[in-house]
Amino acid sequence: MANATPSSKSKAARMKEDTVVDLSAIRTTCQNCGLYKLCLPMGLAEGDMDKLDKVIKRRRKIEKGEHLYRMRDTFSTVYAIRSGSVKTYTSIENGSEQVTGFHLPGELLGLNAVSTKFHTDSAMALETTSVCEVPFDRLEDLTREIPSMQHHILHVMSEEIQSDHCQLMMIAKMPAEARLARFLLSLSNHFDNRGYSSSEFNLSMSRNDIANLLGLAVETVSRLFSHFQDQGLLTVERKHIVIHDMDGLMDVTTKCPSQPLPNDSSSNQAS
Amino acid sequence: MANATPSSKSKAARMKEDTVVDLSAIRTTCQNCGLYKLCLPMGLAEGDMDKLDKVIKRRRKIEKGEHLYRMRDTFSTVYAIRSGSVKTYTSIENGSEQVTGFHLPGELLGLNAVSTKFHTDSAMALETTSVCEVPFDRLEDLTREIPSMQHHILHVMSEEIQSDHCQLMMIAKMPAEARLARFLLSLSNHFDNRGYSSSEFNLSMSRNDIANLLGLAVETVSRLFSHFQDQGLLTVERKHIVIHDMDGLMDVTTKCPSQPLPNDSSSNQAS
DNA sequence: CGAAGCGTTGAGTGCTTTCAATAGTTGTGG
DNA sequence: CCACAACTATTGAAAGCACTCAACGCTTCG
Repeated sequence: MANATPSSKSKAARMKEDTVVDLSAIRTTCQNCGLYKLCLPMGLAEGDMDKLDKVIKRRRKIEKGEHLYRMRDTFSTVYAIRSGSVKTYTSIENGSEQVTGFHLPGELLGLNAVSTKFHTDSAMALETTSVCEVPFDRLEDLTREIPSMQHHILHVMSEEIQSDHCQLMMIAKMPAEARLARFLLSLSNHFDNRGYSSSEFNLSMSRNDIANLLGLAVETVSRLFSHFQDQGLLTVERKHIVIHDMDGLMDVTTKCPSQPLPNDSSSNQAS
Repeated sequence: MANATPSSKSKAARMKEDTVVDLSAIRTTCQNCGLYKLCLPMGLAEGDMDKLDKVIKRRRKIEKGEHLYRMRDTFSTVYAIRSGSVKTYTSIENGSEQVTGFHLPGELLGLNAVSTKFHTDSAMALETTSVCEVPFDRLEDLTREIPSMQHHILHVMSEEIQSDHCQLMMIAKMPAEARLARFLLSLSNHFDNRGYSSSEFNLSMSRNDIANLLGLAVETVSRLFSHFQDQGLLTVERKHIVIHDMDGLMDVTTKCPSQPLPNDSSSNQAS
């Protein structure tokens, strides 16, 4: 995903990733990382940032298809995505997999393994991806010195819970077209937040992965892309997406069959 | 759910809830609570337990249908279920709800709101339920004094994430009958852990809630119960469940259509 | 250039839902 | 205490959405 079309008139954030880093090549710090707002340090004081900087191993490069970690690996480090994109997925006894999310630059991965000693999901790069590695035991130490750091860890985890709940709702209640529309809008929104075009971008994940995430068959996803295109909502060519009618897509996401309507008090009673 | 059939030959755990508490009525402490292993204090030293005890407000009683908290309420306290059962659910813009889980004695509720200031889900009692209230700011203070407490909070949250992922997998990949079978076995297992019968219990939630959790229509759930009964797997009468063939139910949970079989290397490659 | 994998499209099937009607349960008020 | 209302649960029949099966074009890579 991260290979989004860099929209000609894009914002400053775009160049920080590579330009700034390469110029002041000596040492990259969190302060001059364009993603710092999305990543670990939220509201950290200067001194705290320095402490954090000393702990982080920067810029490990992961090739497409490689794993950051696999399920059941011992949990020792947390990963912050600098560029590229990653999918996380869990597999169950019978061998089938469930994609649990796609992750873009600025996101933190691996925290859900806290306290379990072992990773409970796997993380695979969808394209060449660079990450910062944060040894968790060191981070845990910092936690005691920097209260806001602990808060941030909790924040990341509770956000994942919310995101999962949203995903559950989507798969349980929404028809296929609404799921895909919502997925695309979600992506669009993420790119927007990172200073890329919200209406034109490349998908870094396969149709298979999308289908898996959304609880659909690959063929269904493929057909839906075609339908959306026929309706003039977007143009899709392989991985390249151009959204023409954002509002139209929004409408699709609300096409849920059984809407109890504002007529509340329906399922709100105990059994 | 907690009104499980108290299986005539049940274990000691059963009587602690009411008997012990009422006799040594002066003050209930975490130490003499039969659920302490499931609840907050994991591996706490004696002194730590005392600190915790001083923070907890015990035994608030919630009637069936009442809420412990609602979505968007300001988050201030965490709830530990002592007896009864609770459902948590989120609602989305359009008004439809998604049940995210049922919760039994010993479970901790509300933690997913940490860091957001507001609850992101609602919690409603499915029957008369008694809870311990833990003011979160006090708990947060304890966190600094008792390292294992912080660990436990993280543990509870990461368990919820895992549970959500499991739920996702289930709704996305499993046919209806497998979902209900899995749900029943999960309940059975929980009761077993709490010293109740694993093969005979009462459901405290409605068919509607079950259907909602599993992403099915109410009618489908009803039909499945009947089918299971016809197959001799269990007996169901209203809320009362007796499981006759635990292994048979297990088999049902593995009836997934597209099992990629041990023949791996399928979807494990990047796109 | 051929093999392998990804993506698209078509046809047919089936699982689950929706619609509809009935029975059982709970709660309230006369 | 019974009757009526409201809700929950069950069952049947029909319809539909998404899946499976299958074939083919396109892209990638050795």
